[in-house]
This record gives sequence, structure tokens and C-alpha cells, in this order.
Amino acid sequence: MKTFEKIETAPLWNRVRGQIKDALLAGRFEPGQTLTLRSLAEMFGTSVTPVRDAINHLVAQGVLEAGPRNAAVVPDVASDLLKEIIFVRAELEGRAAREAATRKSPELIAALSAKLESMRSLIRQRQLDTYLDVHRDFHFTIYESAGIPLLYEMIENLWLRTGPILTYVIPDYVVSLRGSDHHQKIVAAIEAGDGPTAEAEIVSDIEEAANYLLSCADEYGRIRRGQKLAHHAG
Amino acid sequence: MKTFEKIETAPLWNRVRGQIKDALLAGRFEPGQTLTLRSLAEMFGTSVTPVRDAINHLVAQGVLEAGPRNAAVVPDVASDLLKEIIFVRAELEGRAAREAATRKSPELIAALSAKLESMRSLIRQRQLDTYLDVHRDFHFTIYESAGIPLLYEMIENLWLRTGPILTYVIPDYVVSLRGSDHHQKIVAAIEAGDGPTAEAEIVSDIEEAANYLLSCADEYGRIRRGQKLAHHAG
DNA sequence: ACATCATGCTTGTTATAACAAACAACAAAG
DNA sequence: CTTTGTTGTTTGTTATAACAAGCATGATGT
Repeated sequence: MKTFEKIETAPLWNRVRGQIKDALLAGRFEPGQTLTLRSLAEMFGTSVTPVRDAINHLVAQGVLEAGPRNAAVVPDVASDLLKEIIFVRAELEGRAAREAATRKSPELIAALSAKLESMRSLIRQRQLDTYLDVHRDFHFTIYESAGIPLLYEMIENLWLRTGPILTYVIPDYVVSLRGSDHHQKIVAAIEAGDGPTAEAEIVSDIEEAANYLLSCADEYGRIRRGQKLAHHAG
Repeated sequence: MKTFEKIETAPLWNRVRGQIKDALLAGRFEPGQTLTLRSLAEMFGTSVTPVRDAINHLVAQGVLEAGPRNAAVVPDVASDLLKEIIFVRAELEGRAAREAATRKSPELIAALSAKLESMRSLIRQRQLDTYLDVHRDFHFTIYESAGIPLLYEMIENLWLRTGPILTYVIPDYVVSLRGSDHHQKIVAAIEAGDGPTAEAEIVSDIEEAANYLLSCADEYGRIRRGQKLAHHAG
């Protein structure tokens, strides 16, 4: 079973890892769910070996947890851990935004402005799924422009840890904002080369969203898919 | 019927991972050396599968690097990556020190003072290897007292990445300080509850040591053993 | 002598089968 | 009804073989 696709030379287990990461960031896996090798292998159309490699990689990164029998389980992040993640995220992403403001370029401003407009349009059309994609792209475009790969890598790791629960309530949060979002101010601060303001706006953006998330926690500190959610069909 | 003979059956790949880590810490692998699956498999008396799993785990943690052909290579940290690590370390460890100052306790001050005195004594006696242990303990005592396990974990990972080359030249750096170290000021700032000063002192401590390390780099940006040592000629 | 290609070896990747431990369901014994 | 033992299934683990890409070596042609 060989394919003629000679374009994709990346190892199969690395592609599988990317697909699992996407599924996590998109919230397609339930928190607490145990991912079995054979089910994922059938899902991706491979054998268990690449899936095993991908899962090992993600567990080592802390993106997935090692449950009993060394089974990979989707982290069910509770309030305590969420507060810690937010703490470090505010520190690293704020620093990245500050660095991005000092390394600004016209191309960066143009790209961010385009994504900003796309986000506004998607909110108006209530296409929250694709909004989340663009929103994530918006943030990481800033972090990438900081020019520090290690910093980018660590921020991505933190997003992956909160990924499963982020998609639970963020759509409600986004439509409840009604325009008072920090994204516009972030772009303006970067364009003006004002690092401290960019950092402050990023931190406010993170912490306000986190407070909303924490307000959705149950008595056990677990964020559950919820009551405020007017779920979309798509 | 339960038998007592089932003491501990850790997975084979996990044991192999421990052996590789030991070999790394013992310096039995040269920086830049590529570790082949089959050679390690023969060395440990297993097949390639457990070795592959162990290496994948270590690469994901940043302990090993992924070279060409996805081969595992012992990290030869160059100046570029070192600068990035220092950048993030200053950010995270500075933040941890600031947090520690706000959560100070008499027990913490007493513990830090004791380690400080121990460090001074070890320097006078030129016992640099044990000094490095106490020094590391001193730092991580502060970071642990910040009360944020995730922050602690990420800082520890950054120390692991620079671990091998740190022991190359730090002893020379320590004896060259001749008393102008920041550790005393850090303890004083934490004791006074002065978070910003504690953060600034930690950052200065990190960056000054980093500058010394970077001054030891060769023309390729690699930190080499004995670059500033009078003993070894090469 | 130098460039080019063939050949064989090395190495990471993937699929597959066999295996042991854990788990669930159910029957039998108290 | 509860407990215990059995059986079948599921699941992660490990070994092995086949495979493709890279790399070194050396023969060949100009």
C-alpha cells in the first residue's frame, strides 16, 4: 500500500501527532477520556506504531497525561491547575507581546489587522468554530514575531494543555464581549512600538477570559460544558 | 491468588530511558554525538522498540535533540539557543522569586540563609562540585516556595537543557566572583518582602552567569570544556 | 585527475504478530 | 445476596521483518 504522494516526506508518526494536537486544540476529545492506541490507529488509518510514538511524545510534553497501565488520557484540568497555567501564560505571552512590539514590521501589522477584521466578521456571522482558529492564529502570529522559538514552543505547550476545555465556554465568552476586546488595542500598541501596553493588554485579555472560565467551574473545580451554552449545530 | 513476587515491573522502555539519562549525566555521551537505535539496543540488550520509545520521550522533553533523519543527537547547546534559554529563564525565575517574596515565611528565610552559608563555606574550601548541588538547591528552594508547581516544572526543564554545559565553566565563574554574588541580596529582598528587588537580583544573577558562559563560546558559538581553564590544553 | 553512477551498508520508520496484565461479565459456591 | 473463580476481551508492550532514504565506497568514463 504505497501512495504516489511523494510530496509529504514527514514521518507518519509526526503527522499523527499533529492531528492529535489539532483535535485537542479543537476540543474534539473529552477531558478525562482515555485514548486507546487501536482506536486512534483506526481513526487515522495507520498501525499502532505511529500512534504510539505520537502519544509518547505528547505525554512527555505534558500535553497528555499517563493514566493507569500507561494509557494516554486527555487532561481534565481543574481550577487549581488552570490558575497556574494562566499565571505562566500571562508571564510568557505578555513578554512575547512586549518583544513583538519592539520588532514590529509593516507586514506584521498588516497580517494582524487582516486577522482582526476576519475575527470581527466571523463573530458577526456566529461562525465560532472558525473564529477560534483565526483567534489562535492571531495570537501565535504575535508570539512568532517575537523571534524566540523556545518561547513560542513553551507558549504552544501551555495552549495545548488548556485546549480541551477552552472550546467549552470560549464561544459564549466571545459573543458576550460585544466589542470590548483587547485585540484591537494589542495591534495598536504593537504598531506604536509600545511594548508595555501590548504586554498589559495581552495579560488583561488572558486574565479576563480565565476569570470567565473559572466562573464556569463546578463544585469540584472542573470546567464543564455548560449551562450557558447556546450550542451551534455545525 | 496474589503473590508477593510481583515487586515492580516498570515498562522496559522506561528503564532504558533512565539508563540513557544516567549516561548523559555521567558524561558518557559526547555533545553532538548521534545515538543510533541499534547500537543502544545492543548496549542495553533489548530490541529497538523500547530504545525508540525512550528516545522519543527524551526528545520531546528537550533532553535530546532531533537531528537529520530524525536521529537522536546529544544536545550541543550553541549560543543562539543558550540566549533563548536565558531569556525565558530570566522571565520565569524572576517571576518565581517575586512571588516567593510575597509568600515568605521564617522557615524559608532560615533555610535559604543556611544554604547561603553552606555555599560560602564550600567556595572557601574549593569544593565546587558539592557547591553546585547546594547552589541548585538554593535556587529551587526559592522557586518551590512560589507555590506554583507548573512554574517549578518548567524552570526545572530549562535547567536540564543547560545542565551539561553548565558544569563546564561554572566552577571557574564561581571562584572568579570573589564575593560579589547576588544570592545574599536575593535572600535579603525576600526577607523584606521586596518582590521587585528579588526579581531584579535573580535576573542579574542569571544574566551575569550567562554572559560568562557566552564569553567561553568558540567561533561556532559552542561552549567547550576548558575554554578558559588553564589546566587543559587543546 | 575529476566527475558520475552503481552498489552495499546503515538507519529511522512502519506494520504485524505474539504476549502479559487489567478489566468486565457471568457462573458457581458460601 | 455476596463473594469468588473463570473466561473472554481489551490494551499497552516488545520483538521482528520489510522498507526507503541517506551515505560511504569504489568502479567507470571522460
